[in-house]
Amino acid sequence: MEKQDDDSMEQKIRDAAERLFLNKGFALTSTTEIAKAAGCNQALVHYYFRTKDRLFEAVFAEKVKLFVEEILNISSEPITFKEKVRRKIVSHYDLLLENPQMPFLIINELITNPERLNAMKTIVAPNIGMVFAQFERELKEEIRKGTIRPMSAFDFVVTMLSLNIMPFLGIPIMKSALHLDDAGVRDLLLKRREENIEIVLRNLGP
Amino acid sequence: MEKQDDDSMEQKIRDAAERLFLNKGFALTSTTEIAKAAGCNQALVHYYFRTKDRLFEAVFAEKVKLFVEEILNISSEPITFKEKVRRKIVSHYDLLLENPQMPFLIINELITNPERLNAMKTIVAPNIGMVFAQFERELKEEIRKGTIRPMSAFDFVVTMLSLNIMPFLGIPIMKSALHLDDAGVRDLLLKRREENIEIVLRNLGP
DNA sequence: ATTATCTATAGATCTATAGATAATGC
DNA sequence: ATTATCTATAGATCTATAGATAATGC
Repeated sequence: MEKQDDDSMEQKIRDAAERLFLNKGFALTSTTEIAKAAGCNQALVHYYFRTKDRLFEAVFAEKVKLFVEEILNISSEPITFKEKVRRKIVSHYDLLLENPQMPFLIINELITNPERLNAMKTIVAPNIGMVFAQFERELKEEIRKGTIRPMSAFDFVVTMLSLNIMPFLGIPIMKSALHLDDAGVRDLLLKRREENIEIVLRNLGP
Repeated sequence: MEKQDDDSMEQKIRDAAERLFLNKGFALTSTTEIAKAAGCNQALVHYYFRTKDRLFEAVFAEKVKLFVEEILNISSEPITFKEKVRRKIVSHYDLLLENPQMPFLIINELITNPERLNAMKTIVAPNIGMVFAQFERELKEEIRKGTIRPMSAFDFVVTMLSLNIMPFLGIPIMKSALHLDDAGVRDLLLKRREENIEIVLRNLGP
């Protein structure tokens, strides 16, 4: 997670900021609190990152990049379209399992400060349009062959993302409603991954 | 939306609070801002609601109730199981169309202050367990009859909620990525409702 | 010399309350 | 008399910066 186990104070501030931003969002996290968690005084946070805004961006640009690139990275191996889909669901879901609070953070920021993430998006994934167009061609070809039912590439992506992301947003509800601990949540989430594959493939099927 | 077009200052404060909380969440909305939007001074907000917390609860208890009751209200008309499912998707989705920012607000609060909504839940829907158990029996009977594939009631509900809720969380992204105005967004959301019905029914089918 | 770290503080909020005054209902 | 509304302010943040001191690299 950290850059090569760097134990400099700058890195400690980054790590503390990442953890706190993920847990409470940008607005509810103060630089005072970050400093305390990192083990320094509050002025030092500003010494390294100037403003709370820049700190946020420094911490999250790479994390957002991770997600965008994962989604855009489409395998070119000689496997069937459905197998590609299955692998994509799994790899996206597994990235979420490693960063279960990212959906919350991104949604939170999208609403309270859309410009920030929009700016990130264009820097982080300038080729998003091309990748999508390529996927769209592939999907159309499958539809033409009759191996999958007619549907738009947009709808397909929305379906997959909805099913994969939503369970992570629901973690607090599941915990409370089903009286689960962290291990129980993980169990449930892992089972849900298989369910998502089943649903998406059934949805494709002609 | 308001209680019978009440134009009292108390109601104006409620309305302003609702709008602001929905747009920016609890943490980023100040009572000063609410007062300004309602057209009074900030002390009056506290005169009527004592604390910002109580104001939030006063405004949202009923709105959360609306959603919980919609979900729990299962038709007992003599129609097929699949028709019931279709209607449930539509009525839930339509409630979301009328309150498109609710998913954001609920998720935001669940993470930053889970106790609040948990407390609301038990007040607002004490019979949630019974309703779920009833639905579970109905689903099992259909599976036994072979009209739908084996799946847990929990997975079924997660699927439906994921597909219905996520598009509303994605509104800011869709707006920016597809350069849509409000009417365009509404169009897309309405089309998506039909897609959700298709997906959920395909997922049921044996 | 330069970089890292600290103390102290200005200036801007924000919530909640006290206490004064205006409006309303008997 | 009671209720609604206002002004003013205490007290608690919080961000950002200035300026002092300690640690480090030539």
